[in-house]
Amino acid sequence: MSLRHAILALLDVEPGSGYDLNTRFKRSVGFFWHASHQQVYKELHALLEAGLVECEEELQSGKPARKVYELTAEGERALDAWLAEEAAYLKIRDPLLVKVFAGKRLPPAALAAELARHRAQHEKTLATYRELDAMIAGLPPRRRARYVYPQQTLRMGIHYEQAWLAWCAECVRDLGLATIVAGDEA
Amino acid sequence: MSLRHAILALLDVEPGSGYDLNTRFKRSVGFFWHASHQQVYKELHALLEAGLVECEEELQSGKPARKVYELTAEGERALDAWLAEEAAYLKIRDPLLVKVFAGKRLPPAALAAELARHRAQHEKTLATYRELDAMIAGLPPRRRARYVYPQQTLRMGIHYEQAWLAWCAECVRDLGLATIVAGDEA
DNA sequence: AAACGCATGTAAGCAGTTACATGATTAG
DNA sequence: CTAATCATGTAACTGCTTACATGCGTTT
Repeated sequence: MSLRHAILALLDVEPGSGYDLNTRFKRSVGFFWHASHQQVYKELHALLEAGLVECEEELQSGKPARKVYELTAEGERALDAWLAEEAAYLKIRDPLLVKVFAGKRLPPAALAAELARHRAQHEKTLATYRELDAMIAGLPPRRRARYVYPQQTLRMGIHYEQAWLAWCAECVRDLGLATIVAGDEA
Repeated sequence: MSLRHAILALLDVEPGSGYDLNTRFKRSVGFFWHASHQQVYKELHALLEAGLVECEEELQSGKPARKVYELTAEGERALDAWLAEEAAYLKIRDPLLVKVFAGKRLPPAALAAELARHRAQHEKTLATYRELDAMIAGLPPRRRARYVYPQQTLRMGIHYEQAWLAWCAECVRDLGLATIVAGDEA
């Protein structure tokens, strides 16, 4: 049930509409906690009904009204209460590992191709994380100070992607997939 | 929907009862895909109804009958079909990161304590992974060969835990929490 | 003319969690 | 006497996904 709290945390930084939250999600909390737009809207409704956020409609010409949400005092209390709890300790939970676990049933070329695909994705993600990290590092001190905590989550993202990349390389080596070209699959 | 496939993969290695699968889960796939016993039993029923597994009851005196499940030919086909699909690319999704993201609302000592707790858990998990890895490495070649694929998943576990530990240290340093003792929280 | 960005949702369904439930045997 | 191990489940609920739905304005 962290989506609720992720939203509270985002609204604590700055009020915004469902649409705003969705875009901001994509470039911050979304790196380590995915949310679909439907889920965000649904959660906002629930939060509104629970009195943790309040909503003001901004009418616009030609577009649907923007519903701007903001934390209430009760919302801040709820966020702090959640923050005071011990966060659960989680494990990886990635379907690729289930596949590798059963890897002996798979043609080596298929496994090699799959690992290459994932490696490419992790490399891409790593690159965007590093860009963002550099961007924050380049900010003037005052503004940079606002991002010290979010930046740490970005750093975990970097460690995480590096771990996957290191593993991919090791895996290709240890399973003897290095000489197999992805296109050999057929 | 990987639990279903994780179970198929485990049954492919060796048939077993729901109870067996639960224990084997804990010391293999469970490292990167958690399952509650209820969920395993439920999934086995679904698998049975779908004809992907078959079940033989072993009556025992004084204990409930062991229901031993085994893959059917159709089950093997389903497993192979799933293995042939591209595995989804997932991100971290860890509540601790949501907490750190909103870290400025938290007393530093509380954050320090939380990070220390997680560090300890990751260290413990890392130690068990390394033990298992060493155990596999110590096996005679014939038996070791059976574990080449599962061992790779264990290796990812090791990389993953190391990433968290490296991050924890960095985080404590960058947020200036090094001098704060966990007990200061009160 | 098509695609993309803005802006909001509903409905159905599934995977997974939490709580509840039973009961014998064995080890400390 | 208590706890753990063996062995199986049901029921209620929640969080999340997937598919469906609408409609204007701007860029290509």
